[in-house]
Amino acid sequence: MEEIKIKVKYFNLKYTLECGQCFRWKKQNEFYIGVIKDRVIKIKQDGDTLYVRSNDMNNLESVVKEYFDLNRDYSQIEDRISKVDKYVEKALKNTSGMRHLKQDFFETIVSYIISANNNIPRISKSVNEISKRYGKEIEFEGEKYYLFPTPEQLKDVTIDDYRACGVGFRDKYIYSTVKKINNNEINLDKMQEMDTQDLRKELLNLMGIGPKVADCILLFSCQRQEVFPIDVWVERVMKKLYFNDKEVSKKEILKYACDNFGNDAGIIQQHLFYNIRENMI
DNA sequence: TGCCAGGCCTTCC
DNA sequence: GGAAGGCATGGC
Repeated sequence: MEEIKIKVKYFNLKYTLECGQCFRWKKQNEFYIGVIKDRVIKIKQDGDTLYVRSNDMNNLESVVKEYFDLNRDYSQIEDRISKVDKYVEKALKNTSGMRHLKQDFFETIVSYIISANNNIPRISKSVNEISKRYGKEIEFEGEKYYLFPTPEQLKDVTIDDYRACGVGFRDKYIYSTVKKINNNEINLDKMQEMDTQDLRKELLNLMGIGPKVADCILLFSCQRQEVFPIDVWVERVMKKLYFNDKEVSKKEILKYACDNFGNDAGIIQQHLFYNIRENMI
């Protein structure tokens, strides 16, 4: 069995893959199995060491490091946000080592369109179904896996086809976005080079992408960690911790986050989100 | 059965 | 610009 080892600091594989930012990783014993770019990855963590296997060992270390954001020094980031306030400090203690992934831009766009008014198991099911139907099949250690399809691979897929993947009323949103990409009305490569506010505006022009979904894409694919997506869970935890459970608008919550969390808002958001979902805060 | 799920779109004011 | 209602589908 060919395998590489990667030494890590301030990194927790479980928190990173189970905090709700990604939908396709599966746990199998002590390993997580998923897809990065065009290869299947099998990965586990033991202390400060990652053990990684793949159907394609070429350049594997740099692919893994980029995806898990391992080239960034999180000691400084964690040190900084632990000083924000007592709630953030406590949340961070529970989920230290959680990082934001650099997920594929197109897959993240489609996945988060599907996430609107949905639940995580069903989002996973839909994304897996789209991959299985339209993505490239890869065999690894006797099992079959599927890459998320490219826009090109989806060019003939109809609204009804998406509906059959279980995406519900979001079918037409995905269809519309894929069509815009294939008609060159938008260019995904150029978008990723834009500054955060321009990129956000561009995303908001797409059907099915509102403020929350746009911010999730910015955070979980584009590494723009200053954004602060507000969903029902974040709304809940922010009201509880900072507004004494009284009714406040999302605008007020956003202002609080902006004023108090600054450029680390996205990272803090994810720690608070994971903590309240796991009932740790 | 009715309510909720990592919201967004449309309509209306 | 902001509020209200509708929306697919599955789990509880």
